[in-house]
Amino acid sequence: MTDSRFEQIYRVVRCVPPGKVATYGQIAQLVGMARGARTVGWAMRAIPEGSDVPWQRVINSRGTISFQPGSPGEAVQRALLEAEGVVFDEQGRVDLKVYGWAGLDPVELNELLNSTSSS
DNA sequence: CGTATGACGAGCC
DNA sequence: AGGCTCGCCATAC
Repeated sequence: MTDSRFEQIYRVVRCVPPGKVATYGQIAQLVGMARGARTVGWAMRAIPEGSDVPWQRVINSRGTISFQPGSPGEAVQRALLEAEGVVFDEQGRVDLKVYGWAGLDPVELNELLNSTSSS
């Protein structure tokens, strides 16, 4: 039993490997909230600076950064992803077919969500 | 306990 | 094809 959905979300996001990106909806589905994409976004926003959660690797289903245009967060997220090898096109979009995270195996996912006290 | 908000998503106009 | 609205889930006030 976990404390909150946030913890579950953070755990899954931590499993996203560098150079790969996941969508809010995908994370939501992995934690058991198929329609909780917004909740995932809420969780990302609640992440404190210095957290080990790679929030940068979470983007929307369009393959674009959800931050408001001109917002510092947008540039930061993009820079972090590009530093990992993720390429943005002229429209500022990421090719999810190439950089999209495949997700976790059912077994690994189960283990992940079962870890009540994972550091 | 009820209302409002939000780094989303899919559908409709 | 592009833009707008409604729906969903959880947190905050």
